[in-house]
Amino acid sequence: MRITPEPTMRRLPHYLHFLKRQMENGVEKISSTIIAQALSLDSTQVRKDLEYTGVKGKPKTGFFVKELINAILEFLTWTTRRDAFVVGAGNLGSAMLGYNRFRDYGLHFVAAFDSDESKIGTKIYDTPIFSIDKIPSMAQQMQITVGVLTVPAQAAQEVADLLIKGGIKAIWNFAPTYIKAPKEVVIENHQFTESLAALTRKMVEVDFHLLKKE
Amino acid sequence: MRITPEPTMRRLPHYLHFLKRQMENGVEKISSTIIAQALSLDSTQVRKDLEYTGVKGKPKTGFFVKELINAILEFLTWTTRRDAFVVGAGNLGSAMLGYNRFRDYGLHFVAAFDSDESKIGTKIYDTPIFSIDKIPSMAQQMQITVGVLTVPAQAAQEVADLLIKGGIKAIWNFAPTYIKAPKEVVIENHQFTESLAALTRKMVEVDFHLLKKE
DNA sequence: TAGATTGTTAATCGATTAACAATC
DNA sequence: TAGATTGTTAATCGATTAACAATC
Repeated sequence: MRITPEPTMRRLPHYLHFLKRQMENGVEKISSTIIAQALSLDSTQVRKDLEYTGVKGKPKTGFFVKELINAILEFLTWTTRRDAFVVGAGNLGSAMLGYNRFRDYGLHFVAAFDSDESKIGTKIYDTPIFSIDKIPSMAQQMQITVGVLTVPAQAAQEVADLLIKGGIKAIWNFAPTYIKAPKEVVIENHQFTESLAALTRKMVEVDFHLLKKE
Repeated sequence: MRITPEPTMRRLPHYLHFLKRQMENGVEKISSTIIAQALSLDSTQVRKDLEYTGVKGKPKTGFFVKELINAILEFLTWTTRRDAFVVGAGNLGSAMLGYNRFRDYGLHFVAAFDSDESKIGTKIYDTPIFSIDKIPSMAQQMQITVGVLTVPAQAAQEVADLLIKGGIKAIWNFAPTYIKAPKEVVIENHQFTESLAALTRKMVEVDFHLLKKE
């Protein structure tokens, strides 16, 4: 397996999104030039990125939108179903549970967990809420591979440990803190501050009239 | 103004987070080596990154944690107060409003907006909810600079236009779609799929025992 | 066929890492 | 002083962009 560059990996979902839109509008064929233009990228870069997915284009014609979408989905392994637990049924957890488009990317939320007694036994968007201490046994039983962490920072490590105990393969961490885990457990820290830093930086740059590429 | 590399900008909030933790634990001085170790980075890279903030270290001693924190906050312009509107008072919007740590980064939510009649006039975590059509006038009046978009994809462009009409400087877009805006308006698209792609990629890599650096 | 677009190699650019003198 | 760490220059690495032959 060839390692895919991180930047390529981050661009692929953007191509996917654009291509889905195009397909909705009845577009059947598309060239790297058009894609590049739409996403403000270089067309060579688009071709290089798409090459990783193994898809083949035709000179003069370009690529078939449908083929491209399937190739990207396949390459991202988003055609594989992954069952997930959402831990923390607060606002952010509810938002995750409510956004059912994650299924389009293979991610299925099968249960949620919270420490709040009053929430246990209820459902959020059809997903049942259980007590935190049920995590290890249920994760094992249900062969859960992904844990989505939407708990406050101070609870994150404790909950992560329960997920790991349950044999989880990856943790998508939305808590604003870092988590310790054995190296075979994938941790993806989703930090809002990273994005905020990018935002404020751009604001300052615009103020200085240094409007670069973006 | 020297342009800060994007990767540096993304790492700065991570340094900040780590340093705050260190300060809480009473650590007063720290070296680039220690920081690098904690975040799995190269110490030269840490020094280069910190150099952008203008902070100075002392050979043998390292940096003062407090000085470093202030330098990063200042550099990210997070010491400047920015008033913001949250548009979309659903789960994600409520999560944003409830996470009051954004104030630590200068971001103050002064009002929220929703199209749901039943929410208008109520408050979420002390922030009052208004009708969407109040956006342009209120934004102008209150000198709002940032709009946080937590609406469904199909409403995003419409709402963005209202914010722009109100003279907003930047939009932090959490809707899973792209937004058209004049080039002087900063758009930061916060796409969850980008992060999910990184997660699934790492999962596949671990399965192939290609555990790289991370 | 002529022209547009792919796939790929080569050149450039920028970021990371290594090396090391200066310094506390 | 000896040793650790900074600040900075140079070397390396990897990603982006340019160039262009192949091809439909």
